[in-house]
Amino acid sequence: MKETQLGSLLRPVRAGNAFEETVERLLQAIKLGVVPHGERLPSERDLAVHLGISRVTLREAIRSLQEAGYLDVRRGRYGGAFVVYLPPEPGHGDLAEAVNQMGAGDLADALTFRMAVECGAAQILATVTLDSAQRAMLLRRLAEVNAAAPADYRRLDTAFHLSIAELTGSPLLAAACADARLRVTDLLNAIPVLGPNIAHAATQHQAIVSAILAGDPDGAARAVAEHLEGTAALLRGFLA
Amino acid sequence: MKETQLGSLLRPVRAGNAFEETVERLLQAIKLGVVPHGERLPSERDLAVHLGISRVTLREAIRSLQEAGYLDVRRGRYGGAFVVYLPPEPGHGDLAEAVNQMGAGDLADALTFRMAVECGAAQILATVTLDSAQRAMLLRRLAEVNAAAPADYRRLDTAFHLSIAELTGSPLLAAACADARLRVTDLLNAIPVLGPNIAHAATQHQAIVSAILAGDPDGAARAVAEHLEGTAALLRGFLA
DNA sequence: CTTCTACGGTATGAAAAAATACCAATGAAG
DNA sequence: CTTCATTGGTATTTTTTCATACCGTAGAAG
Repeated sequence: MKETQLGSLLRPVRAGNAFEETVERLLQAIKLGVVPHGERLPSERDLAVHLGISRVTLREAIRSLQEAGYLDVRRGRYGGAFVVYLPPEPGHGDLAEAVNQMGAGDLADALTFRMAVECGAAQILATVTLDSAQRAMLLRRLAEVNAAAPADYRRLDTAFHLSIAELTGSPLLAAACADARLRVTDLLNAIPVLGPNIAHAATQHQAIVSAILAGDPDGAARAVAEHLEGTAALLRGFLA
Repeated sequence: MKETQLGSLLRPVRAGNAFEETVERLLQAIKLGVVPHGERLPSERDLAVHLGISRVTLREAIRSLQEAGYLDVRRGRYGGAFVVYLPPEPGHGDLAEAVNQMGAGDLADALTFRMAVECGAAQILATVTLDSAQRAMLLRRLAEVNAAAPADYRRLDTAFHLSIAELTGSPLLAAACADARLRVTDLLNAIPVLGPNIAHAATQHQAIVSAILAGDPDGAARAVAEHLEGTAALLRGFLA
């Protein structure tokens, strides 16, 4: 077997230290709106268990996010770590900085990865027969993103995309899609949300859902590919 | 956003301790034949850097694999950790034990995940124009697996599948496919490699390559889906 | 106003992991 | 045979992470 494949298997077992990874994870959960402004994070004890780290390490991460102004930590019963973060005005993030931070090669990698896992997820979801609750969930998420206020658009768009992966019932796949999304969050936040783009995206979202509900794997994968290619092209356009 | 999505983002940042993860990773590299019988692992110093761990931790992992009989460690210049592992006779592994070790739910998760990422990789590879070297690589891997001796079949099959992901140029995607494969290795090693199955697989491998080279994303994804569904069905059959 | 209790805050010791430096062996090259 | 570079082997110290126990606070419930 070639050395190239050795790299895929003998890659790092550890992305970084526990503290830094935890900060990054929590920050992304905040920026993605998984825990919206004003809401509370799970308690330190619960969160430490979910993240698989000690409470001490988690507290260090929370403290740094508090000092950075992302969290308001209150003690006592009914206290906790409350999110203080309003999504940036679309288009006002620093795109160049975000790209420089990750590198052009990493960007291509992230976009390719996202394309693969999201297409795969949609394709799979189209092959299984969904029960009524699952269909309702998918349609609700679609309706929410279509009715979203500009400030909530990214958050609900994220929720829609993640729902597709989660409905497959595969935690591994859901995690992969979440990871893929995280890698392009800063970039997406930095580009404007324009009316025509939203309308276009709405059409594509509808096409994705239709193909999934119709049990058309090829169509679902193609619809997701077209949709993601659109945002990828938008990103590349703003860079050139 | 729903709590279900919270789980995808606030999942563990650490899969386990560094030692155990390293043992697992090295063991899979050996079982997959990435480093074949008689070959040498990279030096401890190099390997520690690649795996992102300290040499101390790596040595503990190597030591346990040595004690388990997978490695022959020799010191001095031109020494190193040499692989001592001959692939098991197909069909003689303990399938029930392998399944019990991971659980039925985990198995379904792993199969779904693999389906998604490999379909996605093939789909993407079919959309890019490959240069002659890349086409040659793909065809060579196809020829190798078709000409494989039974003892080498799994190894070359793995190499073929991983090549598709690697040719996309996305390390993230390659890592995801490698990870997906790792999760079903023990299971695949436990089922027999029968003549009809090999012939069938060869046809499907050919179809995958043809679709990729023809620039047919839908066809490539469909071909991979059919192929993987075959092995998945085989696995389920042996379980029932 | 008192109580109860779920939360964050703090302290301490153990264990895991890392960083660094140095020792020992091997075998090809000269 | 001698040299010497490359490899595994060992020891030491520091940093990170974890486990555990306990303290302080706030706010709803009575």
